[in-house]
Amino acid sequence: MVTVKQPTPRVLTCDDLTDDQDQMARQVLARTFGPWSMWALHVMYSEARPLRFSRILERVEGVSQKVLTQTLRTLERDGLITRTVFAEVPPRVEYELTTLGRALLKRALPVWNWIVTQVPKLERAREAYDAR
Amino acid sequence: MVTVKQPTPRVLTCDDLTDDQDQMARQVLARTFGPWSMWALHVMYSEARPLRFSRILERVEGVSQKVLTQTLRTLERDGLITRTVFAEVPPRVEYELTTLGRALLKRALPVWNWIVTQVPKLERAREAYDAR
DNA sequence: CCGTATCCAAGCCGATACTG
DNA sequence: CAGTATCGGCTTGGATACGG
Repeated sequence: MVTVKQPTPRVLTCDDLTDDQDQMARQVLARTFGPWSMWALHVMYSEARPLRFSRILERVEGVSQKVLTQTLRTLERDGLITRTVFAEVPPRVEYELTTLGRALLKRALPVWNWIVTQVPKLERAREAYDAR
Repeated sequence: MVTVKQPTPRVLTCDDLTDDQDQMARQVLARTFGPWSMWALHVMYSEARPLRFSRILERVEGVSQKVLTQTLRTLERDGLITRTVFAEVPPRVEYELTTLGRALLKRALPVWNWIVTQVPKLERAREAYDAR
């Protein structure tokens, strides 16, 4: 078997992915755009500085402590945020977007801002569907 | 009570939304970027013509009939696709993106294409996390 | 302060069988 | 062909109590 030299470092497209890689890409996007993740990331993005757990918990209204913990852990595992523990009393934990996380948010926020402008349309579509 | 005339049709921003509207916007995005929804929408977007249920089922590998049915119903309820039933034997059902759905996909696909290029980084981040 | 552990209820998903 | 109906296992999330 002969190894063929790659002429240029090809840009990855959808079809270049293995099934595992494809699944990872889809799941990271799915998690990022999940209601709690999106909200938490948005908070971190607009603050643009390290945030304590309790600050995030305050701003992401309606999320429970348990679910926020899980959400942030997953975002950390996906490489979108960092989690820094300070050995103090009382303990302090700070979260911040990584470069990758900021890059993703930069691309996701236009979609968010656009969907916000479409809310009236979404409401009308929902009503029309439910009326049948 | 006096009706105040709106000077200009304001562009909606995040803060103009009621809690219900905010929740609808977040949930529609969350659903759209869900792994199955994203895949199904992508298939419809690239075909750019009405697709039968079974065609979509073939292309969205790994999804069960039940879950695909649910997924498509939700997308229809969100106003992103249309569902047309033909009174034939055997029955035929066709799905197609709405204008709103196409507009959303047009904005979502760049994010998808970008995340695909970041898969190596995602894999490294995951490995680093799991190694601790 | 920032979690983890535990219990419990609700909902999701696959498999299977059946219908217009 | 494109569903609906049903059942059972599994995951998920809230509430609460406790720990470093």
